[in-house]
Formats: sequence, structure tokens, C-alpha cells
Amino acid sequence: MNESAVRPRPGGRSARVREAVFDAAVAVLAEQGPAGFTVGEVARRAGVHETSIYRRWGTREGLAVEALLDRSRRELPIPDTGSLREDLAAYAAELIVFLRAPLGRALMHTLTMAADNPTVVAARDEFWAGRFELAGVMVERAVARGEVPEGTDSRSVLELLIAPLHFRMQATGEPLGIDLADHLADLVVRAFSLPLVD
Amino acid sequence: MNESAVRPRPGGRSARVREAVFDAAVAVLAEQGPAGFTVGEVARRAGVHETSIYRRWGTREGLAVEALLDRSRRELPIPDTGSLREDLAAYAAELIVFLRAPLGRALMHTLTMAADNPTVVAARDEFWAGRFELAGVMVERAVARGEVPEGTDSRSVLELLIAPLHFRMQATGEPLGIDLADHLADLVVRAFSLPLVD
Amino acid sequence: MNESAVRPRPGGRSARVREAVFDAAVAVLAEQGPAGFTVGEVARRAGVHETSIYRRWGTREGLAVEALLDRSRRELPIPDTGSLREDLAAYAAELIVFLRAPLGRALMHTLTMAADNPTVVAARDEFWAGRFELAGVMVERAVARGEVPEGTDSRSVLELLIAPLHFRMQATGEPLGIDLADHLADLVVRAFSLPLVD
Amino acid sequence: MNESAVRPRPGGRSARVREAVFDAAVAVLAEQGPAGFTVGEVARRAGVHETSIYRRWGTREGLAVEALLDRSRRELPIPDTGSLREDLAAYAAELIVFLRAPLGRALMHTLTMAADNPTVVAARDEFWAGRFELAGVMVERAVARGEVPEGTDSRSVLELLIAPLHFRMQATGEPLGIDLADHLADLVVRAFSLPLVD
DNA sequence: GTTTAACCGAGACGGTACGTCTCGTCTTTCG
DNA sequence: CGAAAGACGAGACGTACCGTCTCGGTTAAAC
Repeated sequence: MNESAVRPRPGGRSARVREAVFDAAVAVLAEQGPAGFTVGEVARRAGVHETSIYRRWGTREGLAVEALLDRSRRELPIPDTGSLREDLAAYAAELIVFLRAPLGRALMHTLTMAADNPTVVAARDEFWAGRFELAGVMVERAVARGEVPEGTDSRSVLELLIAPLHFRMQATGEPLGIDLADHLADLVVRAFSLPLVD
Repeated sequence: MNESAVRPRPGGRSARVREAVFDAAVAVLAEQGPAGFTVGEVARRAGVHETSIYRRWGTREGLAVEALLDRSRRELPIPDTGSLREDLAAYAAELIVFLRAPLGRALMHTLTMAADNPTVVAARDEFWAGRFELAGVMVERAVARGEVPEGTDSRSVLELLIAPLHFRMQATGEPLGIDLADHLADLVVRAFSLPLVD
Repeated sequence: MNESAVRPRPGGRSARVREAVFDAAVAVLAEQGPAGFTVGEVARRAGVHETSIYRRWGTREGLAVEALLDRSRRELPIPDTGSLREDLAAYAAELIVFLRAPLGRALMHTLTMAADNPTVVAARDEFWAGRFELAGVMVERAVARGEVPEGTDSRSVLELLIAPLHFRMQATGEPLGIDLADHLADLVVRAFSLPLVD
Repeated sequence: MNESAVRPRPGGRSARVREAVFDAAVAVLAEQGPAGFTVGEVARRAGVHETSIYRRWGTREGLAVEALLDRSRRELPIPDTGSLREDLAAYAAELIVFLRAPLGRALMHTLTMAADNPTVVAARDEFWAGRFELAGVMVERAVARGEVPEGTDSRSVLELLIAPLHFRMQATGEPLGIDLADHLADLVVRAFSLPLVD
């Protein structure tokens, strides 16, 4: 009762096309940013006809998002150092590395840019939900260890940690130094280490 | 000793065209977002010929940025309540209102989107420099009052406050509730109220 | 073993577009002259999108020349009356009719006007080469009949015959009376009927 | 009763502008042909504002024609060798030199091209009338000498002589060799030396 | 193993927008 | 007040890209 009979085999022509297109798409996005991301260019690099891309992915945004998410599937590993501060610092450092890489920049740019396309929005929401859920265990472990009060909202913690990184990259354009990781981890831990009064 | 002889009078044809175009540009951006922002559409609404826009602003991005910055010139007022927490909360609240409005969304989107255009980058940098410098006085006053340690970096404080707002709007797309203002002000104050150890 | 699978069928969409555009192009040229010849106008009349014209013909000149030559393909018939004088008179008469018609005027105007465009020049050269070669047989027959000396250059003969017609139309703008045909045939025959001395 | 008081003196500002514009216009036409002939370009070279040109000459064609005719005012000298054949050969040689020069090419191109502009047409007619009248004396002298029959139409003679030159330059684009002058003179003399029979 | 259905290559086209280039007019400013 | 400087209206040009369509050929799954 193998489902490989239902769907095309992973080595078939379709799969080959799919891979080639994704490779090309990510490469183009990485090299030229979302501006230079053209269906024609992707088709040329993938050695595939433009029409084939439109047939499968419908629109340019669809292709970009699917390719990027496919290639960003390997989530950031969740550190487990035994200390919230160290966990957050390590996680932030990983994120900085990701965001500085072309793939990361391209992913974020694309998710932001196409905020009116429903497909993209759906993918985006799913993406962030997954991220926050996975990373949430860092906070849960800290709660269990008593480092932060019971009831601490993991999403708030993570947002405070990673928002400045995205902010710099997307809004102000400032460089993302790796030392930001430690700095932010410190601040976030201090912000959440005591129970909120109100 | 009037300088009105040097520069075209503010009511001349040029000035009229300029205003009409800016109005139309901001309106289009607000109503349809950066995607629907078309030189032709702006020209139509402004009752001005397309060519005139290209002559003056060169490219679509140039127009968008100049129009938005011109209309965003009125900086956010800097609150002065006597308490850092209240100042930050008030400031964040203002920013939330700004970001939720079409003009704010459009401005941020445009600045982000055209990060490869040198003109836009220059305008962006100047924009943020101005914002941070103005808002910095809130922190300086807090330092003077002894609420936060000597040497506290005002930019860090502000970034930690406003980054989550931009992050939500641009990255995750979550709604920007007005109560976020208080919440974030709390966190930021806690993060900076004690001297950093390292 | 049908080759109809290899090349697009002559009734396919491409062929239809081609015909419609040529019809429209020639009509516009005939009605409004080269000045009013606009890609947009041709597209409108042909019921075809402007872009499609640019795709196929590249530039306005390219379209004009190709359309005109396609429609002028039916060469002028070469008379064979048994007398050089009558042949030349008949040929000149045909040419006068052609040049007086809008198509002829437009063709000549266009070939002259775009003398800097390499494509046009190539088409022009080919056009004249064909014309002179075909018409040359009139002279060759006359040589065979002994009406003109051995070694008479057919091109010179034809040039002397038709140059005044083109000259009137393009340079001085004088009307092209049909009686010119006889007159010129006379002169040309006299000019060539005796062997050149030098 | 000097008219120099009525018309601006030939050294005034108007005259200077006029000269500068004509110089620039002819230079542009000579260098870049009618295609590159732009009011803006002429204005730039002449150091004059575009508007000034439009004020004076109205349209581009007006300027081109006036400038060219002004500069072509020195008519071709009429040879007087005592022999029709030599006169015609000399005249044709002069014409060849004129047509090969940029100014000549430009003049003919412009006169041809703007055949719909009434002003240009008027100038053209006057130009050719003058040319034919002046050159006609060659034929009249030949008639007086008995080289050609009484009643020979000088215009026909000249047309047969010069039409092939214009034809080559404007229609076929063939090079205008100087030896054509002799060749054509021969042919024309032969064509007209005996009385026409009909 | 043959059929058949899905998919791909190739190419043109409609449509929209961009940015450039002229022409010729009109307004504003200055001598 | 009249010319100089400059912006503007008008419209064509040519380019780039998006997404659709048609036709024919290939390849893979299904019988």
C-alpha cells in the first residue's frame, strides 16, 4: 500500500523539472533579488519552457513562494543549552546568519512584498506559525526551569528577540552584526525575568 | 530682501502640478498599495500628463518615495510625560496609528521594496536618522531623570520598542492592536532599567 | 508524409495576423502617406495588438518596407511587342500608373526615406536588382533583333527611361502624364540606337 | 533711401541668431541626415533656446527648408564651352559634386520628404523653377548654334540629364561616379540632336 | 506491450506598464 | 512690454514582463 504509485515517482520528468525550476528560482532570487526575479529568467536557467512554469505555478509570486519555502524547509535548529539567555543568543545568531544569506533576504522580501496575494499570505502564516511553535520550546523549557514566570507568552519573547533583526534588515537597512545576538538575548531575558506587574 | 524672486512662486504652475501629483500619488498608494501604483494612474488622477511626471521624478520609485516622504514630513510628536514608560507607550501608540493608516503602510512598504534604488536608500537613511534623533530625546530625558543608567543607547531602546510593530506589519502580518503600545513600553523599560552587567 | 506538420499552416493565426497587418499598413500608407504611418494606427486597423507588431517587425520602418514589398511583389509585366520603342513605351506607361497609385508613391517614399536603416537598404537593393534584371530582357531582345548595338548596357537604358519618372514624382513634384511614356521611349531609343563613339 | 533702416542690420542680434541657427541646422543635417534633425539639437548647437526657433520658423520643416535654401542659394554656375555636349557634361559634373556633398543630399532629402507641407512645396517649386530657368540657357545657346533643332524643350533636355543622378541618389542608392557626367551628356545629346519625328 | 492521459516544448499573442524622445504651446520671469 | 527660460500637453516609439492560448510531440502510468 505504497503511495508512490499514486503520485509520480520522485525521479520522473515532473520531479526533474520541479527541482530544476526551484534551483533556478532560488538562484535568481539570491543573485538579483525580487526585482530581477522573472519567469523568463528562471525558465532560461532551468532549461525549461516558460509555459511549463505558468502551467504549474500560475503566477510569479506562486513560484517564488513555493520555491523559497521548499528551500527553507530545514527549520533553524532549536538550541538547548540549559539557559534561556544562551538559548536565545544561539537562536538569534542562527537567524542572523540566515537573514544575511541571500536565501533569507529573498524569502523575507518576498513574503513581505506579496502581502496581497492570498496564496502567499497563507504560506506566510503557516511559515510563521511553524517557526513560533518550534522555537517556543525554548521558552517552555525556561518556564519549567523557573527562569521566567509561569504563563510567560513564548510568542512575545520570541518577537522581542527577532523583531529587531528583521527590522534592521527590512526597514532601516542597517548591517546585522553577529554581536547583536548576545545583546538582544540579554535585553529579552531582562525584560521577561520578573513577573509583569499589571 | 525677499527670496521669492529667486525661486518660483509657491503658487505657480510647477507648484500646482507638484501638489496635485503628490496628492494623487499618496491617494493611489493608500488605496491600492504599491502594486497598483502606476505612473499612468497617478497622472490621470492628478490631471497631469504622464510625461510631466517622468520629467520631474524620473522613475516610479522616485515619485513614490518623494511623495510619501513629503507627506510624512510631519514627524510623530515626541511625548513628554515625565516618565519613560509613559513616553514610550505614548510614542508607540502614535506609531501604531501611523502604521495602521494607509499612508504609513505605503511608506514602509515602499522603503522596503525599493531597497536597491540608491535614491530610495538615501531617502530611507535620512528618514530613519531623523526619526531616531528626534525620538532620542525621550531617552535622554529619562537618563537625566535617572530612570535608566547613564550611557544607555537611545537607539537600542527605540529599536526594541518599535521593531516589533514593524515586524508584525511587514513580516507576520498580524494585526497591530493599540494595547501593544503599553505592553512593549513595559518590556522595554524593564529591559533597560538596570545597568547591563557585561 | 505531409510537411504540413513542420511549418505553420498558411491559414494559421500567424498568417492571419500577417495578412491583416499588411493590409492595414498598406492602407494607412496609401491614405495618409508616410507621415501618418503609425504603428498604433496600423495595429488598430488590423485588429491586432501593437506589441505583436513590434515583436514581428521590430520597427516602424521594418513594417512599412516589408508590407510594401510584399504588396508590390507582382512585378510589372514585361511587354514584348517586337519593337524596343514600343516595349519601353509600354513599360513606362505601366510604371507611370504604378507610381501614380498610392501604393507606388508610398513604396518609393519609404525606400527613399529610410535610407539609413540597413534592413531597408537591403530590401531596397534586392528590389531594384529584381526590377532591373526582369526588365533587362526587353533590351536583350532588342539587341538580338539588332535594334541596338551589341554590348548595350540594359541598366543604362532602363535608368534613362525610368529616372525622369521617379525624378518628377520625388524631386520636382510635377504631375506624371501618361504621354510621358511615349516621349521618353522615343528619347531613349534615339540615345541608344547608334553605337557610342568613345 | 536705404532699406537697411527698415530691415534689421545684418549685424544685429537677430541676424546673429539667424546665422547661428542656420549654421547649426545645416551642420546637423549634413552630419546626421534628416533623421537626426531635431529642433532641440539645432538649438543646442546654435546656443539658442528652442522656443526662439519655434517663434521664428514655426515648425521643423520650415527651419530645415529655409536653412538649406539659404545655404544653397549660390546656384550651380552655368558652363559656356561652346558645345552642348561639353556644357551638359560640365553641368552634370557640378551637380554630381553637389549631390554627393552632405548639403546636397540633405537638401534633396528634405524637399522630397516634406512633400505634404505647403511651405516646403512652394519653396521646392521656386527652387526648381530657378534651376531650370538658369540652366535652360545652355540649351538655348545650343539651339542658336544649330546643335539641336529649333523648338527643343530645354526642360526635357535638362530632365533627361539630371534625372538619372537624382534617381541614383534617392531611389537606388547607387554611387554617383563622376564619369556619369560624360556618359549622360553623350546620351542626352544623341537623344536630342535629331528632330523628333512625330 | 499497448494504449492513453498528463505533461512538456515551441511560439505567438493580448494586455499593461515603463521610460524615452520629439514637437509645439503656454506660463513665468526678467531685462 | 517683449523676449528668454523652462515646464507642460500630446503622442509616438520601442522594450519588458505577465499570463494565455494553440499545436504537436514525449513520456510516464494504466490496462
